[in-house]
Amino acid sequence: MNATDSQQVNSWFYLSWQSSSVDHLPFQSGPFKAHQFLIDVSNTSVAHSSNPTKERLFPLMACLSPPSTFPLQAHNLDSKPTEEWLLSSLKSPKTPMQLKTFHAHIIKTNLTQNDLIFGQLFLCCSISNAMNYATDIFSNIRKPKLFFYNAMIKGYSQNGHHYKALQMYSLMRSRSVSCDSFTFPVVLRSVSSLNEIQTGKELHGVVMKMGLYSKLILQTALIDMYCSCGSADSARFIFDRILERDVICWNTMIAGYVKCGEFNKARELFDRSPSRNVSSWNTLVDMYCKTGDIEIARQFFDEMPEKDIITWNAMLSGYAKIGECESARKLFDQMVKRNVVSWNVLITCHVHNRRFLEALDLFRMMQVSDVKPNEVTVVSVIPACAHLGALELGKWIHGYINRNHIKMDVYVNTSLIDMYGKCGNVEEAIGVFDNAKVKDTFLFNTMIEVLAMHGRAEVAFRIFMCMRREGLKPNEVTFIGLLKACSHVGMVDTGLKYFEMMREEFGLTPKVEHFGCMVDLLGRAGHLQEAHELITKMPMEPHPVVWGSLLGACKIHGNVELAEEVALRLVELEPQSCGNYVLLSNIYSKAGRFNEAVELRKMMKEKGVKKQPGCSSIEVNHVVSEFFAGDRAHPKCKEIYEQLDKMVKRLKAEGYEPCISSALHDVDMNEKEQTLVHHSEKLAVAFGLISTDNRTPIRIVKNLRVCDDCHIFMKMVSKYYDRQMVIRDCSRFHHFSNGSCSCSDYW
DNA sequence: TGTGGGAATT
Repeated sequence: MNATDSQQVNSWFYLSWQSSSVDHLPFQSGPFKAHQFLIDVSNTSVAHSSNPTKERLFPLMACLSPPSTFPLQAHNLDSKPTEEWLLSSLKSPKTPMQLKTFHAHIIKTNLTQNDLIFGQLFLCCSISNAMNYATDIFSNIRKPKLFFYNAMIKGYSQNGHHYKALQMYSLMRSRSVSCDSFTFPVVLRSVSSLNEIQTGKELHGVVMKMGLYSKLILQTALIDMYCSCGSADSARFIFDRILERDVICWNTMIAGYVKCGEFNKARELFDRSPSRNVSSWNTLVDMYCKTGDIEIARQFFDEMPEKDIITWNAMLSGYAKIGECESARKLFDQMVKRNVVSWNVLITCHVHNRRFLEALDLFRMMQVSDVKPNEVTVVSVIPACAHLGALELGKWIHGYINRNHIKMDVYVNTSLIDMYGKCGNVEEAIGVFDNAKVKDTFLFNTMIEVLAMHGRAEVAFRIFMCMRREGLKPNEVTFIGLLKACSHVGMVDTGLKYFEMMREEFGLTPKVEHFGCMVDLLGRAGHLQEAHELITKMPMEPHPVVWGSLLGACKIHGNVELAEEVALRLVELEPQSCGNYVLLSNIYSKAGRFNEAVELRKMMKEKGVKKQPGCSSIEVNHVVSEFFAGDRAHPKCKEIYEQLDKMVKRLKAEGYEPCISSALHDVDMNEKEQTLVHHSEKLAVAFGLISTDNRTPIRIVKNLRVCDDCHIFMKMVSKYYDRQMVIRDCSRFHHFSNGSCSCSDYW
């Protein structure tokens, strides 16, 4: 849809999203996009949900599908649902309420003995992710037929409950229900997912004993199982002994080699295969995308006799993997048909390449396309909100998930916790954590990290205990979170305890990141020498970030000598990174050693070090605006600069003095002051003040550290403009309120 | 009711 096409406007309906019940995200305003968006009324759920005919429908039918997909013309409204209609309706996912209605109807009409219909209800539970309901029904069947066992196994397997699938298989064996050739492929699937090669081998034996081994389908399933468990040779042993292989069997073996990383063998087999279909080619395209041989992948892509949507998506994700957003977008635009995967790949590509606003724009475009976002989509988009600090957008997507019944899996919950944490809303993050049905290591790690970020160390430790109680094994990332928690509140002893624990108790080898955290912890707490010593004793090459932590600590504790040594080391390691020069220069200035500060700036000039542009983003009315220092791209640019002038005048009257040493440019004083005044976070604050009422906290995200001057400025703004402000810089949160900051000026 | 191929989190 082209929102700017004026000829279309008559048939479109202007709608600002806040006032509507339609679930679309507003278009990005930012500096470039329209504030409002257009919707085709004839094609939305609004039109259908207000349609009075719905009330007159047969009640069972009325509760079936969301209004937008309701097949109004599909059946006779006066008659009862036919068996065929029931069968076909049960092929698409249902809400728990809808499942109950169907179940009740089936019982009332004595259809429970109808294997086809009752079985379909069963399968419907499985595709609706309602295995609890299926389990209930199953446990009430006195003597389940083989079919029901198969359906249960399939349901568990497809919903990711692989252990339960295997348990169900064991149950049927223990009840002496004999399996058939439908049982094994599904059970083997779960075996593959669990990487349980031993169980797989046992099943192989059972298949042989039952005389089912000659079935090509089962041999293919076994090949897949062995490859998924990393045993390509066993698979090949089976493959070589099959007399008549079909194309699926060939494909399974080729894809199996790819799974095991044996790319040459995969290629060899592909070249030898007697017949190929689209899937065979797709496997090869995908393989070369994965190995990074994008040109060869493209060659295969161009040469193949026919392409399906998976071909296109595989190629698309190839470009995405190497970060080529432009090529990906070009290919995406050439696609005749796109599905949810195509959109997801493209969105993820943009997020991974830090093109967050574009990713959000794509998400908006997706919502007005004919493809419905799913849980993978939101897991791709939510991190974009997290990075931008776009709390309102993030909340909106959270609501969107609920309203659209998008599956809240462990990925979705993890990204929500991370987003709420990074957007400064810890309580909400804890809420999501508490409500998460499945909690895995990722989810726990994220919760711990969020608590650490906000200085809630004690809670983080409790969550860690909880994690251990649940029998989850902590990994390296868990300990990074714990160590960060310690360093933010200065708990040196506890930090040392965890550092020890990860090695002694969990056999984890500390990585450079862990040493970084330890250096940070010791340094912040003032143990500069110990921190320095730890760096020299590290078993690996200290990453610049580790030195950076020590440098930061030197700044906090005003140790100019050590700072100098560390900074020179850093300048050697990363001569093009401006942050180190900035920090050292600030340290010199603070110590009154201005000559050295000037020298340093000269050095930067000579080496051609460019300052990384500071960028701050702020979200106003669900729209994220980005500001660079001195930026004039925003539509409200004029008002913003006027407001900023007013603010500087007002605060100067209250005693604000621009802290010139924060300006690193070798220019005259006046210009320096201007540079400072136009720092990106000040522009963002000015915009926030003119765009929101004074009860709204201003939330800003900055890509660099907040400079001294801005820090002082923000404290004063919070006091004299009576505003709560939360600024997230590249390492922590600053909560400004009534003239002071939560970081107590140490950052 | 079964086999192969594309997407996600700290």
